[in-house]
Amino acid sequence: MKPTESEMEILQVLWNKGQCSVREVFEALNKKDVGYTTILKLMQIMHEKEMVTRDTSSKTHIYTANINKEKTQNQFLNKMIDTVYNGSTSRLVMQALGNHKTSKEELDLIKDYLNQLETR
Amino acid sequence: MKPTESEMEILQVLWNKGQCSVREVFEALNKKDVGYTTILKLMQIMHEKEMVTRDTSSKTHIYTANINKEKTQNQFLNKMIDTVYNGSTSRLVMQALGNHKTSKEELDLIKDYLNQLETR
DNA sequence: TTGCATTTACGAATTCTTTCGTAGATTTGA
DNA sequence: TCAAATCTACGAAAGAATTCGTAAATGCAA
Repeated sequence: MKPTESEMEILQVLWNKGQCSVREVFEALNKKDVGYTTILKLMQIMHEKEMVTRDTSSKTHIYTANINKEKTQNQFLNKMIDTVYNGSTSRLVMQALGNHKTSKEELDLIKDYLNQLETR
Repeated sequence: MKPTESEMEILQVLWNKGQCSVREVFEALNKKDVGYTTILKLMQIMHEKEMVTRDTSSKTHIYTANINKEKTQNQFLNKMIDTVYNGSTSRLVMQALGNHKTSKEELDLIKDYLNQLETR
């Protein structure tokens, strides 16, 4: 159900690019120390788990993510808030904002979002 | 170096309570399906890794976290932003705010924090 | 004191994840 | 056509992480 770390990296690529062959994912990840067949195997396992679908009509299979991006991200986020931040969303948010150089534009975006939330 | 998920749960308890025997941690976690000796073993491993220190002067050993809470949380946060949110802090923040019932007080706290960041 | 409960130590089993070698199929282009 | 390149399938090894059984030590209470 919950993707592993490696699976997440692959999903990342699939979510971004939409459809990919194994080779495309392999190249996008660009991991030295990891061979092609490793990525292939992972993607086959993901297929068994129905995390991805694939088109096998041509020799080169084309994979597509089959789980929802936002839902999956949320799953990780919740787990993290729980096990790392003891359930405190605001602590996570503040640490995230504090420890990363976030641009003024991004900060404004977040502010707008906050206002929107409050008036709702 | 980087704690595993189980180790994180234990650290959580230690950070909150300060000092704990294995039994205290075991009870705080309150996991059905996981026996006492499992937690004990995990904490012994954490000791080997020097994630925790322990006082063995009495029969019941007393454990204390030996790694920095904020630093460790950040490590997880960064990893997450990277592998789950494709490097976008603001997307993580907005999703965190959107999908959890966060109180008005918390939201205000975050707003203040944002203002503070901008005028800095 | 003696035995019961609690605790630690430790090895080993189990499960999950990642890794890759190899074999066989398919495509391509010389 | 056939050889090289590319791809999939698959098993199995290696590595992490988790789990617990059992034995031995310790402390406590009757």
